[in-house]
Amino acid sequence: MGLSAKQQQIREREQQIIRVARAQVLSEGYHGFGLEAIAVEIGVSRGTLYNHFSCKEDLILAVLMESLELRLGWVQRAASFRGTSRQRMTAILVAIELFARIRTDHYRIEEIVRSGTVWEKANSEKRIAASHMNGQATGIVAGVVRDAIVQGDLEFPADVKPEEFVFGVWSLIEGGFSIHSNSGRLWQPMTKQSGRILRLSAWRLLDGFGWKPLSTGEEFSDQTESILKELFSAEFRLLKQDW
Amino acid sequence: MGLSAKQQQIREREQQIIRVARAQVLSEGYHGFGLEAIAVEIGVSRGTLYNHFSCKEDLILAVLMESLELRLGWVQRAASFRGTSRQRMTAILVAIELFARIRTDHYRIEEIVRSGTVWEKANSEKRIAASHMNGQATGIVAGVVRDAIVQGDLEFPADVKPEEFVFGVWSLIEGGFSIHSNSGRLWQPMTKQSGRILRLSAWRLLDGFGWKPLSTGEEFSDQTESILKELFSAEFRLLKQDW
Amino acid sequence: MGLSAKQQQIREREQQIIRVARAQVLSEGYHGFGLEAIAVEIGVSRGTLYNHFSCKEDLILAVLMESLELRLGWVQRAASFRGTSRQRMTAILVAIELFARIRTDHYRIEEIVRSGTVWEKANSEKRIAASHMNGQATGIVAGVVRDAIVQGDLEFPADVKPEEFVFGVWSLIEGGFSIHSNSGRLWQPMTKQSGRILRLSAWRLLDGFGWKPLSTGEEFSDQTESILKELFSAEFRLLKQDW
Amino acid sequence: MGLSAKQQQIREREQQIIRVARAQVLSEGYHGFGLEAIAVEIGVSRGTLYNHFSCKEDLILAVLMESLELRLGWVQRAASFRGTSRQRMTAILVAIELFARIRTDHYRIEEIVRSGTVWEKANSEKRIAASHMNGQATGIVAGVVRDAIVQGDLEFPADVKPEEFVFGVWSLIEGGFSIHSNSGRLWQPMTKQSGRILRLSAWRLLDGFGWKPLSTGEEFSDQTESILKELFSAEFRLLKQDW
DNA sequence: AATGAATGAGCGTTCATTCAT
DNA sequence: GATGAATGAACGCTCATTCAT
Repeated sequence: MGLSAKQQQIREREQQIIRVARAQVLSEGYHGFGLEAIAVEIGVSRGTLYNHFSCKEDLILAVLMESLELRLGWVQRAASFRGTSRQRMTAILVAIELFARIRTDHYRIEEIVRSGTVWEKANSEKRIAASHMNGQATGIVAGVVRDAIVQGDLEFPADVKPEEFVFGVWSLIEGGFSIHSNSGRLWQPMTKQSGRILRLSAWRLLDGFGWKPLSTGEEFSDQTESILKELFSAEFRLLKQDW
Repeated sequence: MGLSAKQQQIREREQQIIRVARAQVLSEGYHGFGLEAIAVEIGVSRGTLYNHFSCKEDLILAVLMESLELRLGWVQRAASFRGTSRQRMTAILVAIELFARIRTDHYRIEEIVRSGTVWEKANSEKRIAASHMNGQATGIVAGVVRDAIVQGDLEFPADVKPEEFVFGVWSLIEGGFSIHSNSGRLWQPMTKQSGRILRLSAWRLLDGFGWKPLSTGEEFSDQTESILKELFSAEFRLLKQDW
Repeated sequence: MGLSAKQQQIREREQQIIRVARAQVLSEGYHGFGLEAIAVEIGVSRGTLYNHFSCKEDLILAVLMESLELRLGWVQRAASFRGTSRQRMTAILVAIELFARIRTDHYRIEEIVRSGTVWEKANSEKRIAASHMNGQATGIVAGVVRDAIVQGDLEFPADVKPEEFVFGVWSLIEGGFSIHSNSGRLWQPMTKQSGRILRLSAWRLLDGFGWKPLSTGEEFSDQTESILKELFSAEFRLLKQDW
Repeated sequence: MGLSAKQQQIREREQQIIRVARAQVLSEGYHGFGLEAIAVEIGVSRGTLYNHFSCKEDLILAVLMESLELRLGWVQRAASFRGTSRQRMTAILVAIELFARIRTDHYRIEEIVRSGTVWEKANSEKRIAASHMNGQATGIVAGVVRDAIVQGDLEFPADVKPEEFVFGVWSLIEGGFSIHSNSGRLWQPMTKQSGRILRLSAWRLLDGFGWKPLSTGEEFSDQTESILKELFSAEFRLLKQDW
């Protein structure tokens, strides 16, 4: 269809806008997120942006949405890892950490979404979509936890729901990265290898909940690396720093 | 002294400005942090603010500083808890979580500091002071970890430093709260009782590292509560939600 | 061309801004040069000004530039006067004086440029252009002096360069006007006919340097008038006061 | 009288204020003329300044007044030089130029007085006093011209008044210095030795009007120097650049 | 007489948004 | 659909002036 070709074109332009917008946020932070800068970078006028997004906030949410989609894909891939329940959980931890480290921009966007009037101003359907997308990711992880329980690898206190457990693990990884990314400012560089200690902590957290097979030493290092290479070799190459 | 009375007054006004500034950030987010809004709220002119702070960024850092000071005090109090090393660590976890939950504004301020040109523009001496204040808090926690090792309650992998361990635990608590405080926005309320699962996760993380005495069940709940009542009863009352 | 029409419109607006800006300076002095006042006078918003000039200083320099361009044109016209070298020099004196008297605003602008941080803040290419434009005018005058020497109408002390001689004459005319334009303020009106005495002084200065043909009496009055009518009749009519 | 001692003290403070104010203008230009900077430099509060001057403009005018007084003194001294009428006139030229070169601040002040609303806002009696002080100086010079005519050294066209002649000469010197002081900005440095060419031009202007004894060559250089040493040796030493 | 915190109008500048073309 | 000039409210900041102490 001729129309379809045109729609395709529009779609491409939208994604170009999103891509450039994300790059701006990443390099300039909140204050770099100006429509003029984005328009210039793309080579269109500011007015054109409004043919694609009804306001600035809608654009921000579109950027966020893309991140969430991407992350969901990674989590899905990780959850499908063929192995023990503990290995699948490990794969998810690897996915989240890798995402956090490669997609620094994602945090910037989240900050913006949180810090301003974004959520209020943006199109409500986009808001719901974003919430849903995020919920899917956590749901998948909770599914792995349930599998572990079913398979007898994990025994939970009666009053702890899988979603809650996910919340704890996820907090550890994301919180760690969040602190790390602040290092240059408020925090003295806590550790040069914050990734390693974060992975170790997550691994020991699984132990703490009795997720079998319990760790016997430093094997987490080998396991995460092998999962990384199997599932995310391409993405891993994008990572400039050490793992 | 007459002089002292006047200085007292000035001091009070400064703290009033800081207080109102924080309140604005809390209620309005990044965009609430405008000098006009703060001035109007206090009932003074914008010019007056400049008699107390040389620029906007200096004010932001003053707000942050107050938070950091307060948190440091809580951490110090917790580290002085009389009990086993594990109890002292637990006390610290309680302190951090309580602070995070009472001082939501603190996160907002940190976001602002991170997201803009604050760090560059602000008075360098204030920047250093803030860094130092933050470093003190983490240092105290690392001290408790070292005590545990010395006392034989904790045995570490050779290549993990106490500061790194602290980094992991701190990440869990702060990350958890950070996600929680976003609930209304991006995340569906993960759990009504995010605090409880966070405390449980932290507790199990200690187990995972073999910090003795290992937990045998749900006793963490009793322990944190008793510490809370002993050390932070007054502060606890400020907490509107359930513990 | 449609494009040209639009560009024409933009160009016109720019010149409108410059025109109004100059008028404000003329009527209100330094403090008339505020963007708000200019915008209101034109009937646009302050923001609009920034679509045409990147900062206040750029606008100031644009105003100055227009003056310098105009003056250069007059000097060029005068230097092309067909007559003896002394007549050509006289024509230049007439041009400078006429410019000074018609373009009072020019002095105000120069004051502003000198008194503030204009030169530092403005676009460097505009600064260079202004310098160059000014240099061209003095260069033309020096050329006339050289012609006079070549033609044997003028004999110089060995150590005086034409440019230096120009400096002296120019000083007399501009300094005279500068004092005159201050009359209403600090100086009592020195003379109702400051122009005439200035012209006479300049004329006698030429005599003092032996520029032939030497004056024999009051013929300078006739000569300047005839030059005025031949070269600057249109501009002369703009002059409200007597010559 | 005890009162007198106190008044003396007040007077001294006023002069201190004036002195500092002038220094600020000299070093910082128009924008350096802020009450805060002046107050800090003196070591008093801004409020105190208002016990001595009713508004900023009054202070500016007081600064100007001091300059005018000083210059008048120099002109008087020069007019009393014992020698021919031409030598006395030369002495005055030397005085004006020296003043212009040493008292750069004077021009800055005049600019400020001219450029703003100073004249309107300032106390009217101060305005009149300043005008009067300025008139006295020109009157003295006109007196020397009259002496020259009486003594037969100078013959004037019937329709030129001594005051007008003074206006021409004065214009040359002050205009020259004015252009010179702009060198670094709009004008290319016209000449390294603008003083010398200015003096030569003034000297030749006297020749042009037939003021005897006419110059025969470069003797103006010797004459101005000897006058300078005789009348203004102390002041000359303040001059950093070459004469 | 001296203080200096408070004032408040004013400044130059930015930027998301609109709309005539 | 794309443009980009115009908008106008908001921003951070300055500073001459006032006035309670």
